[in-house]
Amino acid sequence: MAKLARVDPSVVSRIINDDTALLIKDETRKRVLEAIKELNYRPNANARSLRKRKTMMLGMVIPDFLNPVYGEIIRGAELQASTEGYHLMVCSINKDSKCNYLSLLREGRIDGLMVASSEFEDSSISELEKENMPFILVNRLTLSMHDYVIADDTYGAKLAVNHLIDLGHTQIGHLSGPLFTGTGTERFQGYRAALKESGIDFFPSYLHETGYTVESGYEGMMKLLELPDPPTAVFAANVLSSIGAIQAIKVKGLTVPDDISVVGVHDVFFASMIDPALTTVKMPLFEMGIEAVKSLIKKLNGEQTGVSVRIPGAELIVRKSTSVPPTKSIGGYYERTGKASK
Amino acid sequence: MAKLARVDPSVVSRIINDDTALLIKDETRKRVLEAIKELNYRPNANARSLRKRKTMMLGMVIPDFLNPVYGEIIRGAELQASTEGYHLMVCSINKDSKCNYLSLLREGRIDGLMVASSEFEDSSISELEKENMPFILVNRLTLSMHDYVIADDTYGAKLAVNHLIDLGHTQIGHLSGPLFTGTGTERFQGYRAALKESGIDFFPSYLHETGYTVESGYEGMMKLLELPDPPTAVFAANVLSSIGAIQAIKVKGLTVPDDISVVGVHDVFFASMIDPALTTVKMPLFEMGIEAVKSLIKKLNGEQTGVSVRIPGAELIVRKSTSVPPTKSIGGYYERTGKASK
DNA sequence: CTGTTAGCGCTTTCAC
DNA sequence: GTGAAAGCGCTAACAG
Repeated sequence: MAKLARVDPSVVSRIINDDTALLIKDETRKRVLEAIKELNYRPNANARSLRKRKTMMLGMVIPDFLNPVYGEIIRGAELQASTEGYHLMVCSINKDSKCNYLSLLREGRIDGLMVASSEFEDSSISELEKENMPFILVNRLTLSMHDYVIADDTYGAKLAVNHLIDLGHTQIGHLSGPLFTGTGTERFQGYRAALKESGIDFFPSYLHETGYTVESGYEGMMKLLELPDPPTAVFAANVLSSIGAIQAIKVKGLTVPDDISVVGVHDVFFASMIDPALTTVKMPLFEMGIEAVKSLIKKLNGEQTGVSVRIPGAELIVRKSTSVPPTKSIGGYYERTGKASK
Repeated sequence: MAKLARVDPSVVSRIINDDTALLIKDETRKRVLEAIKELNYRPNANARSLRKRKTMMLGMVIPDFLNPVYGEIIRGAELQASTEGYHLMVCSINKDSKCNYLSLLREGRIDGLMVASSEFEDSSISELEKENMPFILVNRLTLSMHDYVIADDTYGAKLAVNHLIDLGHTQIGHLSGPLFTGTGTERFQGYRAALKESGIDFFPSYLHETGYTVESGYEGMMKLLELPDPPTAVFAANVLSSIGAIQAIKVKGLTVPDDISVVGVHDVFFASMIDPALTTVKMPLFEMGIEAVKSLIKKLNGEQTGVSVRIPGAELIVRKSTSVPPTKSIGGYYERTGKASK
């Protein structure tokens, strides 16, 4: 122990926590500091957490470490956490590894939890709520309102759909996210709003509810392609589903964007590398991670009761997967009338 | 407390840790179990860790959460950790957020550390070693031998290069990883060995040392393309650098694979989605995560002293970025002689 | 300015 | 079979 500096442990404690209330003789402080350096002493975090009832650890639940959307959020969260002197513990929740986030909280391993998984069931959330656990939702909502940090998904969706409309599309499909999720419904609402503002009717069979995965995007797009008069453009609520959509279009022997244009949400780093380079809406994911940590810490400190943040700043990144609509219908049934018809 | 079950805390402890040495009356056990259920009681992890000098937490250091290679490793590690009753704490180490892995260990927040970052300096590792900290290297090596879990990178590289040779290439460039890393040197050695086995001379200017990033792959490829007689095929030591290489080739107005073939290492989920779909060597990353946790736990339990594992099973995944060499040299200087020349 | 004391919530040894 | 007591390493209140 640093008691080899010939002082009481409490003095060491005061120095380490630089307790400004009590003054410590320079000579003593120096002696202790030297002993600390020599022994590479670091106070035991468990003892400290036990005493202070605070671990300085934050938890975050995501669906999958391979999903680049969450990678970006984690980056922001990790940065902000370390800035504020906290550690971050991320775990994914899926069938295999059942990260027991609730135990993490109950056992006092973490001070607060960020729920950033859309796969996370509402029932689990109400359990957190029932036990009055300190948590915050990230990039998602629930029916029962909670503290949350989200982006402006409605605006982002409008950006995407207006881009398609500006190119001349009027037959615009939507591969929505799960419509029981906040991001899914908001993006869907943005889609409808954009159509309405341009006087384009909403056509229910052009809507397909999918998950945020490549597979479900593929399947959803297949359904749209089987329509007698398929859309000339598709707004996919996610990058992964947009990639699945492109695969489906290729499999059907059609070309993106010549036959069908595709826009996705989330400008992940490989969006520019796929074929064709994907037009996307860039959402402020990094900022979301930062804000999530800020808000959670505020909540922990009781500085704020309802910490609900909506981060502005979605941005359209135009690449090669969108272009003007083809002049003839895909099925060859009739000539397109184009934007002039509206 | 569960002492509302009218028993001593020590009894609760025995029941929770199902201490088989001491038998407990069925009636008491039932009463305690009911109280636990009712209160949703979970023992405080900090108190427990303090007492037992064990946290059941494992740490892992990676360079970046956006790098899908590590995502795969984390997945495996998380699964195995939860299987063995441990929690996993991953943090990335970069200029911004300086996850202090050493403090994590010294403060007793984690029982052991997995170092899976090639960016992690050797000096930091010797510091870990000097303080006799329980750690293990994952997917990397150092000069001073340590416990490690790696894949067969030499074999993986041979797989890639032999594929190119089989297609008829003799002018094969290599965008190596950093040659001070184990993966970098092993893949380079596999490249040389494959060339040698086919009687192809190693041509030093065809070797370019790059980092494991898109940018460095781009730059390295540009250098190769500026050669008077550039290679007809390139083996990139990483997915990201292979993507950078493809970008460079496109920028120069050339086509993959018609003008130049490209093989990369690591079959990440978007390898099939880029343009052209990437031929890769799939390394056993998920298994690496699993083995890393197994080995670290063995080391912690003192079951094994030198835990060094090499995981077999690299696999070639052929897609669209490789084909037979062009019949004419790119620069147009002379006719290719092909494999027959050797 | 520094030492003494008590206690955070648990586990373990010993006593009954 | 269960309770009592001590102590893990720290911090906070109080004494001196």
